[in-house]
Amino acid sequence: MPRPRSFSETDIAAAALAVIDHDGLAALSMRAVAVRLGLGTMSLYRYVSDREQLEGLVVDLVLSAVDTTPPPDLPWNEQLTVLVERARDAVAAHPQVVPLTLTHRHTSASVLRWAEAVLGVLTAAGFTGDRRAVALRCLLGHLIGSIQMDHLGPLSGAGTEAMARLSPEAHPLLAETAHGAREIGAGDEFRGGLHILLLGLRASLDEAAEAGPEVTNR
Amino acid sequence: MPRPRSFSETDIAAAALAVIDHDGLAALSMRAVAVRLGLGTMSLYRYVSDREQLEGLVVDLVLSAVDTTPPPDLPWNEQLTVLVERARDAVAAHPQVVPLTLTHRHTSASVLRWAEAVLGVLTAAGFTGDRRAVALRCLLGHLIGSIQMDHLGPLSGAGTEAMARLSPEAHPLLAETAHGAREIGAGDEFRGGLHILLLGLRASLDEAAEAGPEVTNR
DNA sequence: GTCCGTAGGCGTACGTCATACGCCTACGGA
DNA sequence: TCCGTAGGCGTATGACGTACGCCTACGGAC
Repeated sequence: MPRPRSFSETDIAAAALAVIDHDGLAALSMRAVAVRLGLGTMSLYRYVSDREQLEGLVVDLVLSAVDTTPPPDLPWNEQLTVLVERARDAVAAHPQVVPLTLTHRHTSASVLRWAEAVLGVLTAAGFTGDRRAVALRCLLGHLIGSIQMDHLGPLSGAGTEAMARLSPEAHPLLAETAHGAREIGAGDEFRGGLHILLLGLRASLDEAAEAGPEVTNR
Repeated sequence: MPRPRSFSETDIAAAALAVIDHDGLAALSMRAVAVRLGLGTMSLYRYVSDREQLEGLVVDLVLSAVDTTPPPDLPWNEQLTVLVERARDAVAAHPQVVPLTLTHRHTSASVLRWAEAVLGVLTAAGFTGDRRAVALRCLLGHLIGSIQMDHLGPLSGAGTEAMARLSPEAHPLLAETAHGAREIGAGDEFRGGLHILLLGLRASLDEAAEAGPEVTNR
């Protein structure tokens, strides 16, 4: 084994993440990452076969930070709240990475770990079969949707501006809502939505019990 | 007024959409769109100041197709279901445009129209203030999340493959869920999730009523 | 201590992209 | 008939991802 590798995959990912955090997602390029590692552009290809794979490493680094052990001694809905919020926080720590997270989500082992943990809580709560799959999908959907809305919607400014400009009479309710929404933080909206979702999940569980145990697996 | 314009904004958007639908999102370039219009590359800039703006036109064209008049003579939750599903269907008709939809969502007048309609139904149902804002956000979040999951998750193949490969013993619940989920369609999952969400919204309304009318505006 | 094959490092080059700039020219009102 | 406006486009620039092929540093075998 001649010439040991100078960098680990984590080193590469950290360098790319540093580029993104420092100069924005648009500045992420093979050249920029190579420079940050003190490497020639093409040397980076000794570690990564592709820009695609580089992006995957970044996403995995960001998502590896989420703790997927469910908090004990809590009812299932609060356990789910904690798990979902942890995932949200991990992504929120690197706003610029959001678009990459959405694209590379399915290739990351960290996401699978998280999903497994959520499924564990759901199972313990009594969810099975398709109902459990839908519940997971629902939670993940809310998570992804919220991340999207927080970091590509109002944050980019264009959204709020466009809304404020077009709204006056054509969209009275929207204008009122947008105005009121300025008071309420993105985090509160996220938690409020999650609360509603969990109310729905509980109701869904009741529906299943009511229909009789023999069709619980629907 | 010398030299009338040869193309409308809709013509431009339609050309770009044609490129995307025919050759994929990656094939979308100023050159390709110009060629499809029988124009030189730089002439396109007479109509659009930017690639950004071009993408915005495409999104607005796709989203302009959704009918935002709530179906009458239905309970509010079914009205919401219809509105959300219409939006989903419009986007699903052009799978390749999904990433653009997510990025340019907030600049599209069609989205504002849709949001206004949803807010109308929510208001009639008794939602007000922050609770209404959260409800809207929740529905939009579910919509966006589902669109993401449908068209970047399993569809891309890599997701399901990676899951099937890594799952065996490390992620037993996930493996079971993924296996079972193959039977259930994306549409069913979307509707199932929406159903859960609406159960949650109803419960949230009950919560508000229970807390007393004087705090309804929370 | 010497040698050698492996694998790291990189310089160059290519094709594609968005787009700034400035030139021609078709047109419609005067 | 003429002219100014605005459409159309050729050229050029700089950034990007990455294919290719060359040097060279290293660590085990002898």
